[in-house]
Amino acid sequence: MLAAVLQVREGRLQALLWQRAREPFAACWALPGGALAADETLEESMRRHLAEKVDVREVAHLEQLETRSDPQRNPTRRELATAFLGLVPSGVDPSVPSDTRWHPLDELPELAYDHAEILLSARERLRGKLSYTNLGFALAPPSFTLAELRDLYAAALGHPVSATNLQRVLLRRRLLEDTGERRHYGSGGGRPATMYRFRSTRLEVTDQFAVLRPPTMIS
Amino acid sequence: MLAAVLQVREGRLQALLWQRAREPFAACWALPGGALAADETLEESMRRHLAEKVDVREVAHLEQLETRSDPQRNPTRRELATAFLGLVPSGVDPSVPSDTRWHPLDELPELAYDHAEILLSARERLRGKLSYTNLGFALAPPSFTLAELRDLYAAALGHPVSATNLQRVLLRRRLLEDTGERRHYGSGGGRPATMYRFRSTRLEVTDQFAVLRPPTMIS
DNA sequence: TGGCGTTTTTGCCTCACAAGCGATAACCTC
DNA sequence: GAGGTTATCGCTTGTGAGGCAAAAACGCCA
Repeated sequence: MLAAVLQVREGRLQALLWQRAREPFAACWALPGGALAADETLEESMRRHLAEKVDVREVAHLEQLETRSDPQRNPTRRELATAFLGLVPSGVDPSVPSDTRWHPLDELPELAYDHAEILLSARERLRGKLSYTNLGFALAPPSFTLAELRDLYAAALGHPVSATNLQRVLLRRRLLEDTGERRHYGSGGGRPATMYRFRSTRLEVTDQFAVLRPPTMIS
Repeated sequence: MLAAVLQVREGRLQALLWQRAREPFAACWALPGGALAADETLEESMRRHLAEKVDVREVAHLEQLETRSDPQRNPTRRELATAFLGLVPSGVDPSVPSDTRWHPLDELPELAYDHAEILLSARERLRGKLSYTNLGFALAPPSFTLAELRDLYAAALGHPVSATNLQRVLLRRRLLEDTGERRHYGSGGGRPATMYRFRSTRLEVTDQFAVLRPPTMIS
C-alpha cells in the first residue's frame, strides 16, 4: 500500500518521498506506505500510514489508483501494492520526518521498486481529473485569487494556463464562489483581485463528456 | 480477484455470473474469479480463471477497477479482491459451465458479497469510456452496420442513441473504417448498409476532455 | 488631484464539435 | 417503374472553449 502524495510547492508539482536506509534499494527514494492491518480498509490504512509522515488532516483528497502485481516488482519477496493518489493543498507546509523530502516530479531522484511508474500514473490521473472534475480544490488553499489558481493549474498540468479561460470554465461550472474579500498584489498597484473558494471540497464530476448524450426528446 | 464480464446479448447489457453451491451466500450469484498464484500478475491470473468460464480469446478487453478491502465484505474471513472489467464482443456465444449464466444488468438476481456494487461500478466505467475512447471495439463484432452499432451503444449506455450522430462522432475521430462490404436488411428492401470495423482493437483515448488545453501559441 | 503603470475583469469574437432534422440515395417487392 | 423501406448525407443550430483587447480598479508619484 503506497501513496503518491502530491503538492504544488514553489510553483512546481512535487511528491513526498522518503529515503530508504536498508536493502533492497538502499539510499533510493520511495513512496510512503505500509502494511494493511486486520480490521481496516485500504484507505483507512493508507491514512494511518500517512499520519506518520504528514498530518493527515492536510491530505485533502485520497483515491485509489492501480494495484501493482508484477511478481518481480519486489526482488526479495512477492508483494502486491495498491497505489493511491493523495493531494495536499498548496500553502500548508507539513512537518515531515528527517528522512522525508519533497521532490519535484520533473526532477526525480532514483526511485525504489516501481515507484517511478506509480508517480507518473498518479500525475496522469491528476491531470485528467483537473480537467473534468472539481479536483482543483485539493490543490488550492482555502481562498485564492485567479492568478494564484492559474499558477497552480499550470504547475500541475505542465503547461501554461490562461487565467481568463480558467475563470470562465470554472465559473460556468459553478465550481468557484466569491468570498467577498479582495486582495492587492504586492506593494505596487494593480486592481485588487477577488478571492475565490471552491464551492465544494468533495470530488464532483462536472464535464458530461459531451458526447453520445441521451437525446433531448423535446418534441 | 473478480471480473465483471459484460456483453450485449439480445439487445441488453448482461453480466456473466455463476451460482454458488456452498455457504456463505449459497444459491446467490457471484462474479467469476479466483486466487492469485505465485508467479503471475493479477491480470494474468484473471485471464487464467476466466478461461474456466469462457474462452479467454473471446475477452476483447480487460482492465482493472478498484481493489475492494472492506474487512466485512467476506463474513467468513478477511479477503481483499481486485475487481476487473471484462468485455466480450456481441455475437459470440461462449459455451459456459452449467452453473454459469448471463444476467441482464437491469434485472440482477441476489448477488454474493459486494458483487452488486462491483457490477454497477463496472457499468459506470464502461459507459464513461464508451464516450471518450474507442472502447466500443470490445463490444462490437468484427464488422457491423451503423444500425447494429447504435443498438449496441444504446444497450450499453442505457439510453437511445442516434445512428447519424454516432456515425459522425466515430468517423470524425477516425475510429471506424469502411470494410468495403455492404449488407442488406433482412428480406424486405432498403438501402444496403455499409459494414464498418473499428480501426484499432486496443484502447485509445480520443476526446481530449475539451478543457484547459495547452494554449495554441500560434502567434 | 490628475496622469501613469500595473493587475484584474469583462465583453466580443471565432472555432470546433455535438446534435436535430429533412432531403436524398439505394435497395427491395409487387 | 411505383411505392415502401432503410441508410446516408447536408444543412442548420446550439453550446462551450479559447483568444484578444478594452475597460475597471487600484497604488504611486508628480
